[in-house]
Amino acid sequence: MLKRTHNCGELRKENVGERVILNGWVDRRRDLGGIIFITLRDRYGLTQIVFNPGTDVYELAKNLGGEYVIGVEGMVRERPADATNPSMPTGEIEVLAEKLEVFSSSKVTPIYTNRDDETSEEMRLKYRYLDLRRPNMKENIIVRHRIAQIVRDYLNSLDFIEIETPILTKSTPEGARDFLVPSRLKKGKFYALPQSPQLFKQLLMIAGFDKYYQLARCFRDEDFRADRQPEFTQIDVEMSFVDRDEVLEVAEGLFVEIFKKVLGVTLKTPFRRYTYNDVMESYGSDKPDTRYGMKFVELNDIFEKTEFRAFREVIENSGVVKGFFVDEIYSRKEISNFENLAKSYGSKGLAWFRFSNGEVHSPILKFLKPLKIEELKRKFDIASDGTVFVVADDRKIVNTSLGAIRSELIKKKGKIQDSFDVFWVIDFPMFEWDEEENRFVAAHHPFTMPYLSDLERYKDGDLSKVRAQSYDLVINGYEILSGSIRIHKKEIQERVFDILKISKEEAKKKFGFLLEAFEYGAPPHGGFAVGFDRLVAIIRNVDSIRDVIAFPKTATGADIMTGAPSEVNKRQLDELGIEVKLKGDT
RNA sequence: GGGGACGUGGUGCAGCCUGGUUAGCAUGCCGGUCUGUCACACCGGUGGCCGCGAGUUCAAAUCUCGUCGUCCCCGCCA
Repeated sequence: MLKRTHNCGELRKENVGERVILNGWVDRRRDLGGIIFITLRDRYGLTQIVFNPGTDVYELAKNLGGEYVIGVEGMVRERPADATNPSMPTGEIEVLAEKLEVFSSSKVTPIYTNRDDETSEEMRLKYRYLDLRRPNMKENIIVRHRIAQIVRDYLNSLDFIEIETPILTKSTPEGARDFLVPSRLKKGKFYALPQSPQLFKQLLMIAGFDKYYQLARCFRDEDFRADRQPEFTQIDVEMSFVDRDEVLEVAEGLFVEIFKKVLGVTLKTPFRRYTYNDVMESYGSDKPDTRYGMKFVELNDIFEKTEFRAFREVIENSGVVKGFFVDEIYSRKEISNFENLAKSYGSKGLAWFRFSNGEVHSPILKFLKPLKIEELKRKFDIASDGTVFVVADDRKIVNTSLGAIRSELIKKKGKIQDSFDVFWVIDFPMFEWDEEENRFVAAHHPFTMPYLSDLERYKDGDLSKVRAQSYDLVINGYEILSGSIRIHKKEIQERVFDILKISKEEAKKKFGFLLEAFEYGAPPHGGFAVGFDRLVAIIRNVDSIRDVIAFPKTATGADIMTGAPSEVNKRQLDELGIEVKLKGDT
């Protein structure tokens, strides 16, 4: 076998005159009749091989097809001055083939391996091993690896240790649907795959491993999206004896390191911080992309004494009038769609002002004195043409409906390239009212430490006002990290369960091991988890996390390549004591 | 659970609305010419029961219903 002495990405002018052997795939063949060029590809790059006529290798090279795997021995030589390829790192040299060994031939591939477009995702998934040969996909996977190593290096340098937690574990109530695994030895009982290592990492803190991390695989049996897969990876981190700001500092350092080393981008620290309340009031979302502006402004003072009764009454009933400016003009039809959107969030209507060519148009213009319009322009600092959207209602309805319109407008505007909007959102609400279940549920998770002062203050009042010591990191409108300071005292944990209407018996059954552990010296602790796939997707500027996962699943949870999920034979089912009930059997 | 888009030679798309032609284009693949190409070029050729099933019709890629698959969105995702 012709064993490689170099890879396909490393030969340069300095190597001219050396005898080398390269191994790789035939990326392209250019047969000029009298001379044959081949670009040979491996993980590291491309190198041009030349076959001169009148030689034995030339005759062999005539039969080479795309994706053949070969070994080539030959001399590195400089290309003629007018035949260099500046777009190739190895473009100044080529290898003059003297020996050729075909390790493996290839059928014509069903998808392109050397272009970055023109193939449906279905075909790409079916032939993923070919898809992964494409330059972009290869780079995605390599960058993913590099980020993982940067994470490990950084956390190791801070004395964190990597610990694995079980994949076969216990089903937990609350939160997403679990994937279940039947137990053969205990028929009728099931393991669950972890939605996250949450409880284990807290137990590791109690065990005394005060700084833990893991690139943890997590599983959630919910419906999938472009940025959601049934199995995904989290950078899971937990620390003891820390307050919130120390956790945030560790996380900031991690992101600074990743962005610097992978993209050469310097993120300014400390990252901006907004409270949950701030972002909801300013952008109507808990994960806004602030690069687009369109910040909400309260307009009560403009409308409190207007003729426009709808707005005036809202204000008199302690509601709020708010709006935002966008530097675009929209058609009547578009605006009507935005109004429907606003209404679906509970607002009664959508007012708008169109500023163009120095003129103002608005359905409620007749209720407003010119002075008020001037005031409006001042409020939004309007210097160009554009539109102001205004909603009047309860504060929550106003924020969410304006927020929905804002994100719709952002979709229309399209992606902003090559910049990163990075900030913290802190102090999320601890509890959210669940209409369906008719009880409070944990906004983050039930192990989050609430502000005890809030808990005291609202114990007989509005529990939705209780804030949690939690934090999200938002990058370009995506929630990329989420974490909190945890409860480490049994009494507080029981109190939270109590509020969540989780009974003592249920709590004992489901989380008894954690509550018991709290009785043997639990340190104060907190941590976070980073959506690793999403992070890689943002850094690689791809829309779907499928493109940064080597073997992802489709939106129905299928693996087109292997055919999973698949039926199993009767013996397997019998061993597990399982009977399958198909749709329509009932 | 709900809504939308798509399925046509190996691959990516057009044709479908308004039913009737030899199903078109690009690329790939095969053959030919070509000694400096690099998405080689030029010339010629190969390749398709239009996802599957049923229905309407004299006639279906085209219309209808069902079904399967892929993608996107709402719900869901502590």
